[in-house]
Amino acid sequence: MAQKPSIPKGTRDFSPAEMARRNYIFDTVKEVFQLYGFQPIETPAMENLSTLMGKYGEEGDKLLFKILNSGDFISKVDAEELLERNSIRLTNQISEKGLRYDLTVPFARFVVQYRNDISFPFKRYQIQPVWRADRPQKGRYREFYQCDVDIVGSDSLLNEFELVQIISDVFTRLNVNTVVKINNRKILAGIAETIGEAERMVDITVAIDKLDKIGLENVNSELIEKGVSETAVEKLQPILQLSGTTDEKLDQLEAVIGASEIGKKGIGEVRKLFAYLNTVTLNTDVELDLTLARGLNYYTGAIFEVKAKDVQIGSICGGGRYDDLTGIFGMPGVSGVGISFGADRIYDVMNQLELFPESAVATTKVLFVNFGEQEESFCLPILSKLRQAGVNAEIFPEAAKIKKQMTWADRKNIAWVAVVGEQEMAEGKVNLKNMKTGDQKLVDPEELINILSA
RNA sequence: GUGGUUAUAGCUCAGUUGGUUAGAGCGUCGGAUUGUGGUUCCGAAGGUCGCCGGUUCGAGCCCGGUUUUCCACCCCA
Repeated sequence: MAQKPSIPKGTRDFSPAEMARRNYIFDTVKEVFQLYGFQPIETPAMENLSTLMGKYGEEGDKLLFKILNSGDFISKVDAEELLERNSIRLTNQISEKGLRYDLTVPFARFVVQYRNDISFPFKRYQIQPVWRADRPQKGRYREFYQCDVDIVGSDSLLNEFELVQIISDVFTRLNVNTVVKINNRKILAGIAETIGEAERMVDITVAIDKLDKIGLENVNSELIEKGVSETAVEKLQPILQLSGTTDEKLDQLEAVIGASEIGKKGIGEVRKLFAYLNTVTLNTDVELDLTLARGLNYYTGAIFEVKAKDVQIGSICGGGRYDDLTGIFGMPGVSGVGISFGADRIYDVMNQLELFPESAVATTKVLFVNFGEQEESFCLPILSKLRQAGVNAEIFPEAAKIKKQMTWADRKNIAWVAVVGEQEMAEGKVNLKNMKTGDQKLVDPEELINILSA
């Protein structure tokens, strides 16, 4: 056999059956987004590297897929740099475009670029693939779809509230049990400030983030390893061991970090968000999780993460508020908040739990068996009328054996088969077979359309 | 980037201590049934054992390299 063709690591093909299921997720997500007044945009798969670099931290830059310049790019590199063999510096000379890493940064670029045409607050959704040069593993792909909703140009916590409602609505519709974890970067900043390690906020949050994974002791030793002082780690202990209801946690927290201006502000924001949330009934669990940190370093306020309860997989949705993402592109003072649904992981979760409804697999409703040219000319006008009536219908494109055509219809999960041969044509009727029950009856074309368009 | 793991028919996988012609189930195709699928029965096709090299009288099996798969870490959707 010839060498098998293949696709790049971490990428996937989608069969018709998979696409039907994926579209079920996309359609559901879209419907909910529109229910809350969001409008779609799209941006190109590739962006200028200057747009992407430096927005996701040092690690993020490494995970960007870069696109080689066209033409004889290597001749333009000066000889010294070539000899230096420094990949990062060489990259700057031979690549100026990259594949998008997420949808938030391109969106920020979009907002700044079209600021004069946009009326704020701007509410957009965007469903497109993104690419990361990560090493693939369970629930991690190099090409995957994100479904983003963001609001820019509004500081109101009402936006955070609506996003949580969107999360709840989407997963309720998809029948996935989830828990929404909420935290606030300002609280984390307040904690860092209180323990006297304001500059180490990122290290501290990353370590805290691992609390339920590696345990308290390991978190402490990691903090010290990262250079956080022992007294600071000491001061951190009561915060790491908070317990009780959300209000109780917030009260305890305020007692510890209340002196920090920013910490206090964060607590206030979280209180208000939970007050909003208490005004509605959600089908999803929502909890304050002070160990939630999230790596993306552009977040400044509320941060969200959604986990599936019944499947062990990374988060299936995440996001937060970023106060100055547009500032990087020259438009300061615009606050945004948004979340991203990971369609591929949601797919994996639903697939594993068998949550896809039967109806998610869209298919042809009726197939006309093809017996030859005369039969074709009898069937084609009926076929055309069926389609006009909005019925998914097709005719087998050649006069193959009936057995083959029936098998084909069965595989394709087609509900009805219309058999028209000499006998039927003589009567001007169609033999309509229900593939599920096996029942079969002779009907005239009008009746056929009535039955199938019902 | 670090560590582990996998590779044999279209798919899922057996294959003993290194020994003749590498097997099974499912799927595919044909027939039983020339106008009826999904069930049943019969039959057939389908393999450079990931690739390169080494050890050996002899390698799917042992050794080295390489690629690949999956998983964990890091980070994330």
